[in-house]
Amino acid sequence: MEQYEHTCMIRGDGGRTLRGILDRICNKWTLLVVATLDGSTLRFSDLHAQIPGISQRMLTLTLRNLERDGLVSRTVHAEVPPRVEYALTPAGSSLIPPALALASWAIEHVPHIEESRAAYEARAR
Amino acid sequence: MEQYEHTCMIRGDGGRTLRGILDRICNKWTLLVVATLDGSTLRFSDLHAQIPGISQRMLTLTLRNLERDGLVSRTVHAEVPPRVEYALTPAGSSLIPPALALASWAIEHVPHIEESRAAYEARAR
DNA sequence: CTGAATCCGCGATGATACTG
DNA sequence: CAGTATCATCGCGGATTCAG
Repeated sequence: MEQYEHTCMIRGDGGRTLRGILDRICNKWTLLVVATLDGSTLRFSDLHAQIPGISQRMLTLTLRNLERDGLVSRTVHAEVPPRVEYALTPAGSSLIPPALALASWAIEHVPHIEESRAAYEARAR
Repeated sequence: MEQYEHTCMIRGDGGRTLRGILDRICNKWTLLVVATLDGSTLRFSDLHAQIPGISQRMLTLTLRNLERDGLVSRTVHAEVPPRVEYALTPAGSSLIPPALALASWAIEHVPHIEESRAAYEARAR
């Protein structure tokens, strides 16, 4: 079976199903939060410290979406001061391998892509 | 070696390198265009017909970015009427497997995610 | 500490009209 | 056929402030 016969998975219903999910996954912070939670249970402040550049608002929203989608669990400990711990669910963990596949591709092709961009810019004059 | 030790690939330099690439890949149309070009050389109008919902403008911009990044080749035939053919470069083709990995994950988890969302909504009242 | 609420700018996307 | 140009929109994401 040829490779391109599989791309129906991507194109499927005009890509609507896939894109509905991709829109959740491929926003600015989701993959980074998931990767940071991989193998660890972390508090809100830990995540905020370990993900440089993320705002409180975006961290909250990203975590809410992930919780809503069942990829992250949220545990509130009845203490003072409050302690809230986040962890990946099994479904969340299962996202790691494909995310790594994409990350590997990206890292492997960054040089080629940047080279190509530079050449394109040079040609543009 | 544990799985989570690999996530440094994602987190890397704070995720900047990866996200720079992901921002190119994970927009609304790029993956769909790449998937459609997988295994075929297609004209502009073919792509426009095979990707439901995409506007001329967005197809043009998406193809330009892909060409700029060296993932798609653009061949202009000096004819009347003009004929322009697009095809994946080797680098572009290499994006298919990781894209499929993500698509497979998405499709496999759509039921679970929608279920989780429904439960979340119900709880929210 | 862990958020929620508000305001705002900008970029991505889309609709439409025009061109070589 | 294969674009380009222009205008309008809309939501993401950031900064800031307030709250339990």
